[in-house]
Amino acid sequence: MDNWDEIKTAYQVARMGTVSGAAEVLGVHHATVIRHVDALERRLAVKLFQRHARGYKTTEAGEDLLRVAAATDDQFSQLASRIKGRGEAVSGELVVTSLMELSSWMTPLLVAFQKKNPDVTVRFLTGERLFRLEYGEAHIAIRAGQVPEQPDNVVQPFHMLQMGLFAHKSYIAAHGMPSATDDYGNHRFVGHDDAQMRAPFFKWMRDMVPAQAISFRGLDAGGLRVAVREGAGIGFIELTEGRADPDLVEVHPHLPEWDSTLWLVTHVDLHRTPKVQALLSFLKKAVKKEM
Amino acid sequence: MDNWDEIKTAYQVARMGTVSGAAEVLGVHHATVIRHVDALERRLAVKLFQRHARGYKTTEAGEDLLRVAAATDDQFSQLASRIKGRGEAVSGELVVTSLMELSSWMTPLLVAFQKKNPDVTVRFLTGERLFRLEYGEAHIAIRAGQVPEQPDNVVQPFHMLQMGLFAHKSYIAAHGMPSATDDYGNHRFVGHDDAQMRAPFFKWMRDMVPAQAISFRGLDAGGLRVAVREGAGIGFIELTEGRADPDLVEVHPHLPEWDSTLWLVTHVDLHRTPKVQALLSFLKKAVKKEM
DNA sequence: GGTGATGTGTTCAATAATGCACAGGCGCGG
DNA sequence: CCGCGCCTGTGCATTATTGAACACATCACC
Repeated sequence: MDNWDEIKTAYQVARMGTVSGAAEVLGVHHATVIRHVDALERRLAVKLFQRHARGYKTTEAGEDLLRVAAATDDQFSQLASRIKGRGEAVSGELVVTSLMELSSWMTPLLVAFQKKNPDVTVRFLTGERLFRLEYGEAHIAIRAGQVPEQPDNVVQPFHMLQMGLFAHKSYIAAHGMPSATDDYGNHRFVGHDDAQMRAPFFKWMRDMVPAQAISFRGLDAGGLRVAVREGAGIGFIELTEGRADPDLVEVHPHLPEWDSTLWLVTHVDLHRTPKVQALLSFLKKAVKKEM
Repeated sequence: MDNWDEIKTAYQVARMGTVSGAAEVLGVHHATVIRHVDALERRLAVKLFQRHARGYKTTEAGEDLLRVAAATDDQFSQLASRIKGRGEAVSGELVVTSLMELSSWMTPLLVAFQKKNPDVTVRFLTGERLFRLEYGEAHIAIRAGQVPEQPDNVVQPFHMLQMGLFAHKSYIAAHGMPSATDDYGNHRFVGHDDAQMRAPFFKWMRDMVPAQAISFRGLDAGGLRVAVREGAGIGFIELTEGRADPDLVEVHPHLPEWDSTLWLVTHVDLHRTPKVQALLSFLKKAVKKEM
C-alpha cells in the first residue's frame, strides 16, 4: 500500500460522492482525481466505487477505505496542530550542555529559566566529553574561549567571564598578602588538577605560580571555589562574585588576559525554534542585568 | 496537512535514520526523499530532523510524526489486506433484486446459496420500483423479458421460464376441461390484477380469456399459484412444477409464446468480483440441474 | 594520518504527473 | 421535447517531480 496520496484522493471522492467535488476540495483538476482512483483500484484489484454519470458511489471496499482514511485524516490534522503548536509553545525538553567548569555559574540561570517556564524540563548536561549539537544531544551549548567555528552551528557571544584572583580573609590573616608575583612561591594556591585546561586564567596560574605552590587541586570548578572560600589558598573566582563577598580579598589586580568569552552555540536546525530562542533571550537578558 | 506521501517519506526517514535507507525502502532516489522532507518541514515551519552527514535524527516533532505515521502505515496495510482479502472471499452482503413476481421462484435458490456460503448475508429486494444497479442498490438483478441493454451492465441469459396453463383436479372435477379456446368464457381463471403486466403469458390470457372469466385476481405471483392449487380456477404455473404435481392438470398444450427469458444482470464494476461470480455460477448451475 | 565506505546535498536532463480543452451522458425544469 | 447545468472521461501540451551524476563531509579501519 504505497502512495498515500491516492488514498487521500479516494477518501475525498468517497466523502464527496463526486469526482469534481473531491477535485475542488483537494485543489486539483478532476482528471487527476480520476487517475488516482483508477491507479489505486488497479493496484488493489478491487473496485472502490461504482461509477455513473452523476457521481461515484462507494462499494464495500470503498466504505472500508472511507472509514480508515477518515481516521487518518483526523490523526494527521491533529499531528499538524500539535507540531505547529509545539513550535510556538515553550515546553518539553530543553537540553543545555557546557563544560563542567561552568556548571556552578550556569545552574542558577537555568533554574531561574525553568521557574519562569514551568512547562519545560531543563536537562543540563556536563561531563568529561563534549556533548555535540550536530548529533542532537543538546539544544544549546555554552562554550568558552575562542569562537567555535563549526559549520551548521549558530554562534553568538554570550558573556565575558571575568575572573579575579581572590583569597579568603582568613587565609590573608594567616599568610599575609603576596607582595608581588615572585612572592607567589611562598603562598598556597587553589588550582585545576588538569594541566591541559585551556582556560586562560588557569594557564596564567600555571605560568606564574610554581607547581608546588598550587597545593589544593581539583577537577570541579565549584569545588575549587569552595576551597578558596574555606581559606585553602589563593584562587580564581568570578570577579563580580568575589568583589561582592566581603570575606574575600582581591589578591591581584584584574588582568584582561584572565577573561574568557562565553559563546552560545546552537544547531542551525534548532536555532529558530521558539523554545531555544526563549532560553537564548533569557540568558542574554539575565547576563546583561547581572553586570 | 495535505500531501500524505511526504509524511510517508518522512516516516521512513525517521524509521531508518538515514535518507539513503529511506530512499531504498521507498524505492525512490535519495534526492527525492530530501526534497520531500524539506517541503514538509517548510510547510510545517518546524524541523523534523537534525541533519548530519551520517544521517538524520528526529527532533521531538519528528518523533511525534513517527508515532502517528507508524500507526497509519499499520492501518493502511491492514486495510489493504482486508480489501484484497474481501476481494477473494465470498462474504458480506450480497444484494439481489428482481421483480416481485419472481420472488417465489428465486427465494429457494437464494436460500440454498446462503446455506452453501454461510458468510454472506443475502438481501433479496423486491418491490414496486426497480432497484437500480447503476446506483449500487444491488449487486445482481434478475430481469425478465427482452434483453436489457443498459450500458455499464453485464447481461447474461439465465433461464427460460416456461409456463403452463394448469388447473387443480378438483376444479376439473367441478367444471370439466375447457373444450377449446372459445370455451374459456365458461370457465374461471386466475390472473394478474394489473393489466399493464408485460409478462407474455398474462398478455395471452388477457387476449384469449374474457375479462369477466378471470374471477380471481391478485398482485402476487405466489398468491396466484396458491389460488390455482386451491381450485380457484385455471392459471399459469411453471411448467416443470405443474407437471410434477399429480394434483394439477395441464389445461392447454404449452405454447412457446408463453415463455419469457430471465436475464442475470450485474454492473460492470461488480461483475468480476468473486462474490458476484459465486452467485452467478451457483444460479446457473442450479438452473441447469433443475432442467 | 591516509583511504575506502557510507551518506548528504545540489545540478541538470528525463520522465511522469498534472492541468486544459473538449466530448459525451444524465437528469431537471420549462 | 429540448435546452441547460452538472458530472465523468480522454487526448494533448505543460509543468513539476523524479533520477542520475557529481562534489563533499564524516567515520571506521588499517
